[in-house]
Amino acid sequence: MSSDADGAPARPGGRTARNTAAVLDATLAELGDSGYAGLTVERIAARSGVHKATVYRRWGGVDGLLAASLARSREDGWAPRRTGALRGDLAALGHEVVLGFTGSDLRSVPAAAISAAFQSDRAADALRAFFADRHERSAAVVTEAIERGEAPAGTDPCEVVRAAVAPLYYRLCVSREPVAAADVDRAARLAADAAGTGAFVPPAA
Amino acid sequence: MSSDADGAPARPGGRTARNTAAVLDATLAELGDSGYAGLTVERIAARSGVHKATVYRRWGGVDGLLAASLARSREDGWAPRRTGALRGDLAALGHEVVLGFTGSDLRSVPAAAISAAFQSDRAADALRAFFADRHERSAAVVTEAIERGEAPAGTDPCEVVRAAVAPLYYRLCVSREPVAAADVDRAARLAADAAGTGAFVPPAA
Amino acid sequence: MSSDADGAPARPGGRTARNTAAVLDATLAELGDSGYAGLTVERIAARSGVHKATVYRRWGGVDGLLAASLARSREDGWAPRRTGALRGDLAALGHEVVLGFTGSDLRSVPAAAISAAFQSDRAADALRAFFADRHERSAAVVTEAIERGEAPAGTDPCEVVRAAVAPLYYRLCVSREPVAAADVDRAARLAADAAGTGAFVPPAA
Amino acid sequence: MSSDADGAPARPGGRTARNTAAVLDATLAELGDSGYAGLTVERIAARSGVHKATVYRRWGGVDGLLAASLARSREDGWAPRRTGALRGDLAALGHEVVLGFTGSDLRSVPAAAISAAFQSDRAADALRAFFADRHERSAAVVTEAIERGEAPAGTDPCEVVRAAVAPLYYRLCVSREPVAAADVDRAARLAADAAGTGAFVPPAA
DNA sequence: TGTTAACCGAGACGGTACGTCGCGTCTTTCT
DNA sequence: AGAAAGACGCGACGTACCGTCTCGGTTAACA
Repeated sequence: MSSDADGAPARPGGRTARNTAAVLDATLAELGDSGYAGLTVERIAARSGVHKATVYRRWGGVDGLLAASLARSREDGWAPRRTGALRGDLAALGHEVVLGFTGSDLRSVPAAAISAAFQSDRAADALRAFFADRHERSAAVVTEAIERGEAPAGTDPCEVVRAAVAPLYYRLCVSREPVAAADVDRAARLAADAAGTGAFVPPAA
Repeated sequence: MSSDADGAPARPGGRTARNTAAVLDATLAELGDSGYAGLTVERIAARSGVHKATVYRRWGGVDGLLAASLARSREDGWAPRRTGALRGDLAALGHEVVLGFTGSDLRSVPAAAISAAFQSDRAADALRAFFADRHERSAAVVTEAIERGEAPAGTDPCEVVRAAVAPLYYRLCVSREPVAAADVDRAARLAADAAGTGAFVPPAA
Repeated sequence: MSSDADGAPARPGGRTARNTAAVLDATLAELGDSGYAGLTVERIAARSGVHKATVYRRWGGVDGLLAASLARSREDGWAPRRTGALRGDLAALGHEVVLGFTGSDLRSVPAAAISAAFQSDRAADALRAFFADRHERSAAVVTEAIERGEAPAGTDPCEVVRAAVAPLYYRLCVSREPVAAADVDRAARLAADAAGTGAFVPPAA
Repeated sequence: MSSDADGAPARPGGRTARNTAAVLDATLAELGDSGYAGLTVERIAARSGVHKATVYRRWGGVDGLLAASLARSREDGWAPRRTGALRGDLAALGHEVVLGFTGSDLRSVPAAAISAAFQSDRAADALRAFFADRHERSAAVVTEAIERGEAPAGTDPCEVVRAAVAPLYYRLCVSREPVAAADVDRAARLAADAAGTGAFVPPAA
């Protein structure tokens, strides 16, 4: 096959690339308009001007579209903000997470993908890859903190990030409780403090 | 009101009650067979022997069915296991959470409801109520730990529970990473240790 | 059975009679609002404040309701208008017919019953009885014309009436052509003239 | 437009045309079996082997099906029989009308359409077109009678036809009276006689 | 005045059909 | 030859109305 869902079509300059862009843009636009619940191939095809059969051929369905959108969003050069201290960096991360879920519906790509992953292995795989990437990028703030001496060497940076954001996702996706700024800050403080005490240094094994 | 999804129909002895049981049982059975993705009113109705229109009249759809199932599951007298120490109690909690997600699909009611909540406010409300109840019950292990002196008075018990399970749900539902027993234990250890240092005592405000 | 659809309940003074009136009035009102197509037992029951099961018990369905309404309308003392001459009398009859079909939908009881008769023997029977009654009453204008010498003795009065109105009903119900005043008058003229030449005197047999 | 109910689909050679034929045949067959009252899209779809959704997409419902059937029946080359004299021609016309209504139910397409037209503008339009066509074809017998000198020039041929059939439709559809052969003949005689006296020559205006 | 049989209100229910939506496939036609 | 256009099969949706049933409460006529 000449192209697939990984965002690198074999013919970068032609109609194929134009269609790719149109369809993924339409996916984002539909997501913004109707949320994940209203996301259908039919409407995306109509909105993008690309034929429905083409969409099925290249992406296989809504989950493939979301997967491709997730993959594309990985190329946007996202990087965590820096505040100068680990606790602040983690808090900034957390606030960004919460923002992505604000609004009445699931309108951000990651939020939609979390939902889609419950029904599609394909979306789940894409989501896993997306978060692996995010963890890796976010880990930089922890690595720098280790260099600054805020945490002992050997600390698992990704685990610190997970500790900082997990309580937020838990409230947002699982227990459906409101998330206040104080909740974000507490999670960041706990994670940073635990990191400082060496809690995220894996055992010698 | 004559009857509703709250488990207390107006005619406890008759066909209505019989239908309620048949439908909710069928819901669980379908969930076990096909997972949340394969859950349809049509099949639940067929399986339960209750007519589709009746299901819609009484529960309004799959989300209502899930909500009622969640509500019914709250009456099953669930209680956390005790191990004698906070860390062990939290770890037991965590292992139970992970078990509910084991299997190729989302076959437990809470897992299915988490998925449904992304698309239905009704399911989201039921889920919120369910977790409020779970938190409250689980909080007992923390309260007892406070009485044993494992954590200072004033510690917010629910917050400790959230801290113990959030990383697990995060991996299961969000980042889609595998969850090892060590992950469960680490989350429990971190939560218990933080509780011990008074990290979950809310500020005086 | 103590009461039936013939308008003479066994308990003329009580709730039964009150219900009868309420239901038949609601039938007419619904007919006026939504036409025959929108006529349902459910709505009539709701509108009349009488329970649906009661309506089924007493009238058996929409066709029974229409039949009862037709029967009741036979008691309203309808009589043809007189103009002094046969042709004018028949024309007046025709104009009245056309009026009953004016409006976007079938909102008069007879019009609705004509429609219902296509689907219900019961309605067809009621309709037959209704038109037998109408023919008989209308025949008076022909009888008087015979007495005035406008038509020979032995003329079949009902047949003259049929000849005057049939072309109108044909256009209204069958060929769906618009009916102009001139059409009404022509039909009346033809019928009156034919009657004058003895065309409606049955053969000696 | 790609295809519609007017009998000229855009893809005359393929599955679409095959489906059209299968569905319209099934419509006629269902009509013959159960009459208009038992005509449902669901059964027509099942009988024709074409999916219900396709039927709705192409014809929009039972009324559209009847309209298409009527339109198709207009292509069958129907023509009035000739007897050599106007009165006989009109009588033949009348007998044919009555035959279409014989049987316990409304099993001919026009009869079903007359019924459907009470509830659907679409069916009413199709019916109007159908009768316009029938009138035009039937008018030939009157035109020929004029040429033979049986009626004066200027006679409105369609009006003669209407006069001959209207009393029959009136009895069949409206007053629900039985129609005897003598009734048919009388209507034909009256119409032919009136035509002979110039009664259907429109005023000079 | 009491009784009693008929009638009625309330509402859940099984059932048929409705008309629609979105999915993913497949065929025709046109370029 | 190959892709654009769109009809199609399919399964489920959620609704409307039908006509029935059970239960319990009224009520009107008659003894």
